[in-house]
Amino acid sequence: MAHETQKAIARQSLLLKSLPEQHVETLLSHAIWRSYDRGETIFLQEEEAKAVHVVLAGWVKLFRMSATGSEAVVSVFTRGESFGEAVALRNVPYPVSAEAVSPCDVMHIPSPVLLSLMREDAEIGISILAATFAHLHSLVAQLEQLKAQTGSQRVAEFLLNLCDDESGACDVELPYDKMLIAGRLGMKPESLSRAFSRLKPMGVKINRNHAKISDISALRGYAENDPSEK
Amino acid sequence: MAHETQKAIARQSLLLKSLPEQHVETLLSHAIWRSYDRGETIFLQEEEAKAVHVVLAGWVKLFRMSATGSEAVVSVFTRGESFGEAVALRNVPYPVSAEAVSPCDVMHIPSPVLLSLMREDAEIGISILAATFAHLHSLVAQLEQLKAQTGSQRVAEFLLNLCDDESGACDVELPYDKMLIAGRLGMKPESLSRAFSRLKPMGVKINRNHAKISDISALRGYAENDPSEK
DNA sequence: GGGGCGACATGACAATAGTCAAGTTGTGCA
DNA sequence: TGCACAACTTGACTATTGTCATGTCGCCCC
Repeated sequence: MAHETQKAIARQSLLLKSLPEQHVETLLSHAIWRSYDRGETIFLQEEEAKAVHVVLAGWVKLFRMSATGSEAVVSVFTRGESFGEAVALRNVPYPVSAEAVSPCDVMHIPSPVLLSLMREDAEIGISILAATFAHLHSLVAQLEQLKAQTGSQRVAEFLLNLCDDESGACDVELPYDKMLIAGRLGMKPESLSRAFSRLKPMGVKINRNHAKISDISALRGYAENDPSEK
Repeated sequence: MAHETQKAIARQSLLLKSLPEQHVETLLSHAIWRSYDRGETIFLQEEEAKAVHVVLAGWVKLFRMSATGSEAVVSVFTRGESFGEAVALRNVPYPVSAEAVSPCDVMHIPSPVLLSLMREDAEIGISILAATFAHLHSLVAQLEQLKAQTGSQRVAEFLLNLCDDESGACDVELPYDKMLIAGRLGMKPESLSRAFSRLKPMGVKINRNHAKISDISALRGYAENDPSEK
């Protein structure tokens, strides 16, 4: 990918987009640009954080390994999204590992650069808090889903989030493979398969990585209904 | 509670403890001090955040209500813990509601005070990020538990977190009632009851709000084992 | 002291998700 | 072209959890 294109994507990221031009230039000029292959590790849990990461292309997953090797996917990021803000600024170990799940380009902003800029201008702190709050919010939403919805309902919501429209019909591409979707939604691949089958009567057709939704409103109704009143 | 005692507790909070004395004084002098009864609402989801909250005594739960009225407990805070940092500084709506689950004292720091101080001294931003990161971390840990452990294992870990020792035996008090513990662990009260019974053979005795653990290491082993290899 | 109420425990049953095994399909590489 | 492998699907079975109903216990209040 052309470097100029990369910079343009970085400028649109939640982390940078509200910063004054001058600071953005400083950050971009000190950033490290790297490509990763599918399956490559970006950083490991317990490693000390030395940078903030901005995804420019491809998909990155954050996950935690339990003592016994089972993995829990915490989040999945793509173009324009950043992660590691709160950790990098405090020189503490990452609570999660990061891995490229597709070939991808990532920009790394070394934390000392960010820190020194932050002492100059408090706006930077606000921007970082904005990005961190977005993560906090998405974790809270995920927690709510896990605690209050069945597997099929979580799948339904996942599909709804891929749709742009509020109602009517819709065709979407599944953004990454089903094993990862299952992990992200806290279920096994087999359960995801079955959840898809259960959504068929609700007007959802899955073919490869392509999904056809015939009635968005109906699907939303299914996702939001209390499981007890079905 | 005496006001001086309250201030002493506030000073020890994660949010304030690493700030220079002068800033702490400013914040304390602008803070609002309030008491809440059990069941009283501190703020509601979707309400606009106008302050950061520090618990001085008692217990506060943060939770989300789904469209249908089922509630998902996101976290439970007590003395010295703070919440709402990232939200207050951005004037966005709270993603959760907060309610006192026991009589409690809470200090509110109006966000404008925090914001103006932050523009003076970037250290404040770092302190806020520290507190925010702690929340982020605890949410990630909770997500991992929900995705990778059975109910009984989560209960075991909950008990272990109440113990001070690393091994041997231990007696602990359950910090709040079982309905809330169940909510916090993402299960129904009935399931919590059964989880406790299942822990009996592992040397856990529950009597009212009192728990006796005969072998911490054994319990830890149970909590950390892959469910598949039982 | 005697309701009455809410928290908690327990049993029976249903729903949901995980496990194991077998089969299908698609992709990439020899 | 064809083999090998990984992703995915499906079925049968089991484990776990939720639901509903019932019963006990402790506590608050008159």
